[in-house]
Amino acid sequence: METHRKGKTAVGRPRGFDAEEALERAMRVFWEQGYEGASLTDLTEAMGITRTSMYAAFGNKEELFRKALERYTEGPASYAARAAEEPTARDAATAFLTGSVRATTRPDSPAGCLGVQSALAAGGPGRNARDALIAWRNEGVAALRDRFVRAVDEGDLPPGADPGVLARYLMTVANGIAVQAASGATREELQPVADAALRDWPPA
Amino acid sequence: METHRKGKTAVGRPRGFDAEEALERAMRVFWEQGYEGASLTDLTEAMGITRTSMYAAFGNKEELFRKALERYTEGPASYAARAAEEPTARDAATAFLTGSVRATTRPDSPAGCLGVQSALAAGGPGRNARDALIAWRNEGVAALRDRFVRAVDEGDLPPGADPGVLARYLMTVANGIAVQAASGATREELQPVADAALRDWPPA
DNA sequence: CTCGTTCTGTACTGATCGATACGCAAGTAT
DNA sequence: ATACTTGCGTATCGATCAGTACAGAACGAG
Repeated sequence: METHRKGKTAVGRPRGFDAEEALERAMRVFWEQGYEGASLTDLTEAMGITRTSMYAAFGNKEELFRKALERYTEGPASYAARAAEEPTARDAATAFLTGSVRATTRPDSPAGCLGVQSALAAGGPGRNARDALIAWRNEGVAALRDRFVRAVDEGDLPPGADPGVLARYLMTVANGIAVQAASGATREELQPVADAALRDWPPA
Repeated sequence: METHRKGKTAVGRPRGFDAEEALERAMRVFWEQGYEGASLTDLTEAMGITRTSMYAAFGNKEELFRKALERYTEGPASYAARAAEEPTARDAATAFLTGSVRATTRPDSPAGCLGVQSALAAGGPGRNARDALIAWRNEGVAALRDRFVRAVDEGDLPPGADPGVLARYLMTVANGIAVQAASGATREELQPVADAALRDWPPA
């Protein structure tokens, strides 16, 4: 018994929709309305498919959310991974905050950050989604810390610098930017905030 | 016909519970589970009263939430108003961030900030709660800005300082601290973040 | 063609949502 | 004691929730 699709060998009725496109639509609904605020009706209407097709393709609401979060990480939030590849710690920090300002204030996307606002607090059924986002944010802090540990090694952060505090600090500011963007703050209002946050960055 | 209570002149059956105590319990449920995640059953069980009593005393879920937010402002979030009364802008900024670290990491209270996490994103029925919190956060920014306008006047901020950017910056960091606290960050991890955010504060 | 497999649409499940109708309990006022 | 007013408890409302059973539709294999 084979449950997974194996490349081009398609047997049975072919899918009548683009799964990537549908996931993109679902991601935006979660982004705008949050995990608990997004009903299956909201989701499937935006995805352009029926409940049955959604369950067949994605499992259930929770798995759909996890896949939407993955897509978010590789799409709108990909600036974070790119920032870590900058040559110096300062460049990485700058790219990270500037990227967060831009990603949370794109005119064609919901305001704010899916990883922050889609499940910050939740009741019983939403706990798993909330915990997934907590892990997601903490992974982000860990990635920044690793980058800054390397920076101390490479000498573009002073030996006394604390990579853990710097990483937590940057993620805190980025999270705050996401909240402010969800509150209606514009790109023009938030970029100076990001600049202010970086003004005291440790010199190499 | 008199619909409001008039002090001690109580006619009819007296209320069998303490409304302030019940509101305190409701506030904590909203704080932990968010507006949409807190069901009437969750709320009334925590409040120790029946649905009927809740509707009679507070109106409906949305009004209960608004009153819980007021109580939160005057209780756990009262550090914000106190910070504005500090003698200098620097003291105010320090008190504001330190207060936010302490309020979001109290061991006997839910982690994070009700004003951030109880309705950052929401679907249809929760929109009003979300909008109320957006206004609440923006009022906080405005209050900080007013304080820093005064500080420029009084000379404990340099003439070139931008009170609007400083206010937005502080609220952004505080919001980020709230998100980090909701992610499990401890007081010991967040206080250094607040310190880092204040390191570059404009000199008098 | 027929068969097996997979996807789609309708219609529905039990559970839970916020909110209420109604009758009784518990007070004050006369 | 009686009338009036208000809070409380039960039992329930229609709407919506996430999730599914089932039958037909659309494909490849034989």
